[in-house]
Amino acid sequence: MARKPSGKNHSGGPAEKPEIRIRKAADRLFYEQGFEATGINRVLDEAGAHKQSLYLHFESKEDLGRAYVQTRGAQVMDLLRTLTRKKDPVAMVESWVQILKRQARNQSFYGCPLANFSAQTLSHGNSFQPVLKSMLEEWLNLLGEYFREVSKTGKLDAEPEKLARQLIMIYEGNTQLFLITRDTVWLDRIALDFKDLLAA
Amino acid sequence: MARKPSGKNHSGGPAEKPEIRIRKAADRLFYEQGFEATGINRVLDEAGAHKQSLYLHFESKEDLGRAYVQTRGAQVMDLLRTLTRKKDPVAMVESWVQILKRQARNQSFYGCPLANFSAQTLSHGNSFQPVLKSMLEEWLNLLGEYFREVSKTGKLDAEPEKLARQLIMIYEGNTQLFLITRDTVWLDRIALDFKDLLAA
DNA sequence: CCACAAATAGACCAGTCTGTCTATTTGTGG
DNA sequence: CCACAAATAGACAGACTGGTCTATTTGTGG
Repeated sequence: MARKPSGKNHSGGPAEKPEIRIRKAADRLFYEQGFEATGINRVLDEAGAHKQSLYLHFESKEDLGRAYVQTRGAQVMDLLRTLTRKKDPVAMVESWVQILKRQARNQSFYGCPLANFSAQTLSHGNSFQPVLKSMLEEWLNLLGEYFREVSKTGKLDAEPEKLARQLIMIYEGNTQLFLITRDTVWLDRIALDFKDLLAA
Repeated sequence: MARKPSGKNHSGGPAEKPEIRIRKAADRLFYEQGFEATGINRVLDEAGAHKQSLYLHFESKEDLGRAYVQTRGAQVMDLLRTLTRKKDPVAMVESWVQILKRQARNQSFYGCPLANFSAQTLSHGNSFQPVLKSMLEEWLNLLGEYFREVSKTGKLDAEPEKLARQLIMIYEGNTQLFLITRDTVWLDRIALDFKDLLAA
């Protein structure tokens, strides 16, 4: 089970540098197991990297945690940028739900990474709050701009920022309820609740 | 800082039994620090109890975790039973928000205990899922009955169960966003979003 | 080809983790 | 007052934690 650091990594890619392998291992393990439940040695083992390589690029485990939050936040940003190419908000949210449901079927969806990380690092005080808050604001800004653009075509009456806020709220809420129950019907409800909202 | 087990406990109460002190310490620490971040030694220290007393009443730390989920779930049930004495749903939710905001000001609100616990125990597979799911269902049933009762007076047109589900969703979503940002405006939005929903 | 940084090797630290063991003490009901 | 359970005492285990230390090896740009 021990990974040979020489040669290629397990993804078959072109032999990434240790820092990247560490980031990728943390990205997966912190998300799937949780930040507190994942030891640094486990990350290094999966990355096939040495401990010194970690502390060469990161100050501490907390520092790696901050990098993790940024990575996951950026991944969602990329996804939202793709999704918002659809000009119909309902179709856009429905695509989102389909993606989440597919991930859930693959056992690779475990809720919102930001929300989970917040709950997992309560004992760290507010040391992660700045980066968490800034990633969330990026999401809200992107969706706000999207709804502002869409509303120009005259299809929406609600304020774009409010709509963005409420869509994220619906995502967070139903996602947490999915995590509690592991029932994907809660993911479908992201789209259903959003449609209810538009009808208001 | 070490607690003398003899005599009264720190709450000044009438010298509870070790099992109860352990339950209370776990209730506070698991909620405020998180399950994985809290060692049993810390719980026992705060409870002023001996480790053998823990394993006399609980099989394992996981077992104590299940007891914690039931306790927290029941606390919310008690709160909801009180709140639902108000026959106006909007007033009921607004009271709820006031309570959450007061707890937040006291630095004693850290989001939904069920949602947080789910995120904190990802590495435990599904071993907590049954108890989590059953507590959530109690919440939904109580609110469902409440809305069914209220709708008899003819003030609501939506299905009571759906309303219950959506209220919990709004609670979970805004609560998580409060946890990420630590901004109590998200708690106010529980009531605002609920009102939007009723207008639909 | 050499210098320098990146990476690895691998031991080491002090502390913590959950859980178990053998005993002794305390409190209470019959 | 005795028996029995609850509680405490306190050591112990084996694994793991995040992090540091002194080296040596590898890879690469000038």
